[in-house]
Amino acid sequence: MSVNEVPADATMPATRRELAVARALDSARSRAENRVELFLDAARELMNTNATDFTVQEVVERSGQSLRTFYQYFAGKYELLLALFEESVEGAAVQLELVIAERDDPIERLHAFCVEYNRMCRTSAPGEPVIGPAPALVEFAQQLLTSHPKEAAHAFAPVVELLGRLLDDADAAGALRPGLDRRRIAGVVLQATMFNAFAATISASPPGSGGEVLWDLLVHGIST
Amino acid sequence: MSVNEVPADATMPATRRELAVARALDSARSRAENRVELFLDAARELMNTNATDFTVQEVVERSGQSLRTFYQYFAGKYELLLALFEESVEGAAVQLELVIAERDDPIERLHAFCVEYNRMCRTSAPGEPVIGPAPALVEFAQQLLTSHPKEAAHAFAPVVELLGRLLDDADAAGALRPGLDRRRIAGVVLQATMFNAFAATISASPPGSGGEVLWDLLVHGIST
DNA sequence: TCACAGGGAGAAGGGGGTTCTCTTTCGCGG
DNA sequence: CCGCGAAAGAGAACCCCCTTCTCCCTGTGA
Repeated sequence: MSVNEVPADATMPATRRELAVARALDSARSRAENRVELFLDAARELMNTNATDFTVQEVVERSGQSLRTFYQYFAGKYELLLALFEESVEGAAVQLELVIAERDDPIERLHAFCVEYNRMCRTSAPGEPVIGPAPALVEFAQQLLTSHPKEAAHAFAPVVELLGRLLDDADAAGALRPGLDRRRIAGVVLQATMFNAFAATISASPPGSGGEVLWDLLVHGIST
Repeated sequence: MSVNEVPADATMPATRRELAVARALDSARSRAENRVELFLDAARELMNTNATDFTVQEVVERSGQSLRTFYQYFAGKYELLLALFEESVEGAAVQLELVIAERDDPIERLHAFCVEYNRMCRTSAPGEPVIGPAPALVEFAQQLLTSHPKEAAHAFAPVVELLGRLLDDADAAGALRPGLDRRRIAGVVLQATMFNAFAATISASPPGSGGEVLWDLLVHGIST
């Protein structure tokens, strides 16, 4: 970070003394951010290679840091997973925005959202390129939903808001059946889309086109 | 078990010798079944009181048996949970049959199934009477679905078959949109119904009437 | 009565998350 | 340059929990 920059969230310092403090904090912050990034990167790599779960020890070893440092930055493994999960959701939201930007029709945008999100959530089978979240993240998401609903809602916010906007747009365009509780629908749609793997395993269906089936089911429920 | 009874799955013995063997096996079986029941009961009680998770130690202590015996009957904690889960699903199927038996119209039966199953799956909030599965079972179900799809499908079979029958009936009555993959639909419906808690947490909705919302969404997708 | 399978008690092993202690390193003021 | 104190590396220690193992008692059939 260059000397001319000032941390975005710091109030502008008025005196030399405050400036010095701010600068010190700034450098500390940047160091801390790098550290955190080290841990997050290590964990991501482990999740992508190991395929299954990872241990805190492994993260520490891979990051070249020490156990002590880890627990200075994260209150526990739980927080590390939460951080990874939040970033994963944010990344998903960004990618969904890209896909949606290519469409104009509100219903088409909804369609694209559902199919693409379903594709992204599908934990990649061995062999095909890794796109979705690691199984560890999926499991964590499930646990989060049942044991910490509050934080789960917060973590999911980017995707929920995006879907909410799409629903509002579709409604404004008159494409939705009137009287729908759009917030609730958003929840149902996300949940069904995300955990659709269940439907695949339980009915032994080919896992490919679940998104379209879901969409088909969904659209005939919400279109006028 | 009385002397006159014969294990249902044993072939009828022809000689005294075979009869003796069968009787010995029979008594051993009955003892084993009692034992297993002890463990299952203890685990159920723990889940209903402790609310969170239970340890094998606690099950052993509560059942009055020994650790050694436990591992003689169950390959591990996993199998105990699986057994509990299977029985829970069977119980759910029985109760659903009862509720459905009160209706005649195929669509009404589907409706009843969805709403009731959703209600049963809702892990009871503190305060209200305990009806649904313990959180430990819900978590186990989720893990099972992602890590052992085969066994998960088997465990869910009673409910899946029931729903499949209802869908077939509705289709035969001409109440379903033609061309639906009913097996897949069953999976989607079950998944959405069961894990609907997500929709509630994510949209901070009152958890009461999720079943009806889901049904509303669903029926306008599958009715002609 | 004796031999032995069954099983109770609980120690031991092993993995994993979390905490603690010792020690080194490093930046900085004197 | 020196010494001090904060940061942090190494890893031992602790605790919880699942699983295994060993020892020994008891009840039962020959």
